Amino acid sequence: MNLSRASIAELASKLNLSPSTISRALSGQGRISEETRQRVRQLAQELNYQPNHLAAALRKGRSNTLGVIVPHIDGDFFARVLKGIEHGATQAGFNVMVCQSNENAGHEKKNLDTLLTAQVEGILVSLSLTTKDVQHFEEVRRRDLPLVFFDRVPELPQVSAVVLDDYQGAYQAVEHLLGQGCRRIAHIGGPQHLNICRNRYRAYCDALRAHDLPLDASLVHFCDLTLPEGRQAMETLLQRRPDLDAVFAANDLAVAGAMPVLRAAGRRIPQDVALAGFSNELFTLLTEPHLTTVDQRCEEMGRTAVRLLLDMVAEQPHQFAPRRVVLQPELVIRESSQQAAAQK
Amino acid sequence: MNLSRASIAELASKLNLSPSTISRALSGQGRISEETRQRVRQLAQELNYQPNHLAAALRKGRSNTLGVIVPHIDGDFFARVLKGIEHGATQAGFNVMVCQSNENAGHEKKNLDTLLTAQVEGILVSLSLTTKDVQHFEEVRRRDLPLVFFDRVPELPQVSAVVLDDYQGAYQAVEHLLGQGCRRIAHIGGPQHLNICRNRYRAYCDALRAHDLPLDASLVHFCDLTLPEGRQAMETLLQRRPDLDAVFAANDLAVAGAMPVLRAAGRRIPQDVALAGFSNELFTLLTEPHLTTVDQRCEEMGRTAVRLLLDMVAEQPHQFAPRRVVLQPELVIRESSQQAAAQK
DNA sequence: ATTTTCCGAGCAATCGATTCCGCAATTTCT
DNA sequence: AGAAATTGCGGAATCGATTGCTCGGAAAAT
Repeated sequence: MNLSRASIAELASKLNLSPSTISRALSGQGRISEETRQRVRQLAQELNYQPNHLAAALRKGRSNTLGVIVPHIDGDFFARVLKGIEHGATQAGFNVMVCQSNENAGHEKKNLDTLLTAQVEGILVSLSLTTKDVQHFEEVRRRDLPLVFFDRVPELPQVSAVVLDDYQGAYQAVEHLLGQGCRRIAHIGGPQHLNICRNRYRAYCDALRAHDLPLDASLVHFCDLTLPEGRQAMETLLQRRPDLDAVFAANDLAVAGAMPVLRAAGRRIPQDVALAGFSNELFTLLTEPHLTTVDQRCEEMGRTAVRLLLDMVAEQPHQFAPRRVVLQPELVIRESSQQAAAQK
Repeated sequence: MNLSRASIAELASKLNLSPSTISRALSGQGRISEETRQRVRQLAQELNYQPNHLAAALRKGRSNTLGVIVPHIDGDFFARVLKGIEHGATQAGFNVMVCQSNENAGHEKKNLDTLLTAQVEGILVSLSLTTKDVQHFEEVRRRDLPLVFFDRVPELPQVSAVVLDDYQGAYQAVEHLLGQGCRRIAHIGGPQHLNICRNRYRAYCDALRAHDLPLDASLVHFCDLTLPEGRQAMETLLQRRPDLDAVFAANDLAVAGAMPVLRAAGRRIPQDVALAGFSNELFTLLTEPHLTTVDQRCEEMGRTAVRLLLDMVAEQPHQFAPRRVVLQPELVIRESSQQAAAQK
């Protein structure tokens, strides 16, 4: 009973064959007799032979491993995207190494190093909030290593990326609020150096403009979209504009923070103030009333990103043109925004 | 500009040194002059040399990689444990490969194979719901590969595991409700073939018994602890026992399902009915009132599991005795259960 | 001044699988 | 039947880093 796993050499000596023959028998590549192949496979089975992935990877120069860098693993969004990624990669026979940058550009850089030395065949990245420049990804490009960004992507045209059409999603959400009869719609926005937040804000502006409504700065408040900041944002807005009749926030958490504030101020939801968020987090079904929100197609994003990456990996002379995929979000209408229906 | 990354051999030829010298210079192991070391490190820097992890791993027989198998990545709990795992592993210089079994024993087996061929140095597992026998883990043991289970663990004494003391957590929660003056406490329990759910139910029973309260089957309802099932459970319980004055559920989601039902029935929370859940999911801070719950120390569980695993990895002749760590949960008291205070 | 240490560095084997090349035997073709 | 093509397999190099052994030369010890 060998403690160490059986190697190809062992199989070879037991069958009086050469290692090369064993390799061919197992891989099915190359010229080999059916009989020998059977014998080899049989013995491999018996000895519970398991190939050493490292050795094969070293020789072939292909590790069959993909690297992923996310800001953090917990939290609905990234966990769901990761699920999609892992699923897609596994289906294609690739392993996945996961790193979290903890929203820290320095960590992100280290993660990148780790993945590079681990010889991954491609890298998926969603940028950390503190990443201001993407210099460290230059190295990846120089190595000609497939790289796909998702969700939080740099503003460069020459990179491959999978993003959600935040603009469309936000636009639809605001349109919907307008359709409910709201006219003084406030916006709780996120950090404007993030493209996603900027797009959501832009959509808010454009939607109002399209309806010939004034763009009033007093109806807009930017913050970091956490629960407490959402609460605070709502307090500020309510103070500035007691007449607001709807709130569109750049994420669900901010809305969750806002709700108790509104309620404490005696506003009914949605009768007095209609609410819409963004992300379709799980908890939007747990609030009362349920939250109207925009679904981000998390798993689809993950699957799409891997597919894109694997396509790039497959292209031999890695001379891929950068590709961009824009996923269409889906407005999920729930009670929190149904002012028209609740009004009567 | 070399497209392929620089190798040790390249460094060697550029400096007219042998590969072995380069290796020693970079690793700092072995006898080497300070001057040479500097020169080598300098050039390595300039050429942006990055070691080939695969080659080193192959030669050293150490991949510096850990494998993790979880039922699924999304959902608060596992995502948070993963965060802890990734964090702990990274700190120790290990990479992490993540697989999800999708609650499927077959997948779990395949994941295991994947990790084994990837030559991971240790494996962390939380069992899938459908895994009835753990035969497939025998192979890991025969290879003398460190293995640590967490949260969902097999009932065998000879395996290392990190679990939460569900019993204690549940007991404290029920104690707390009793302390609020509740006497007709209902329980929404989970599938009793899961040790965690069984323990929580047992604690409920024991706590009541300790206070000389009758164990009334009409106050107990088992279900799958989803949102709709929680709702339904509450309806059933309320119908059977309109006089109930508290509910302890085996998870938070069930409580979230129960809340609207209670409210619809005109019960105030916590004045008429006190509530306590289990897991301390994020959304427990988003309900009104906020939910009293039991924190599962997710990240700590992850970190602990890695530490245990790495300890085992470090022990040379892998002759580790199986170890078990039982984490103490923490009762998080919030408004939903503060009947005594709210009563006035 | 000679012997002993020690130091710095090179040589070569090694990890395990893959793959190019080549050889002998068999089959197929003119 | 002789030439050509095909088949089945072995030999040996290779991927890149590591490491035990060796060895010349310098420093230290006697």
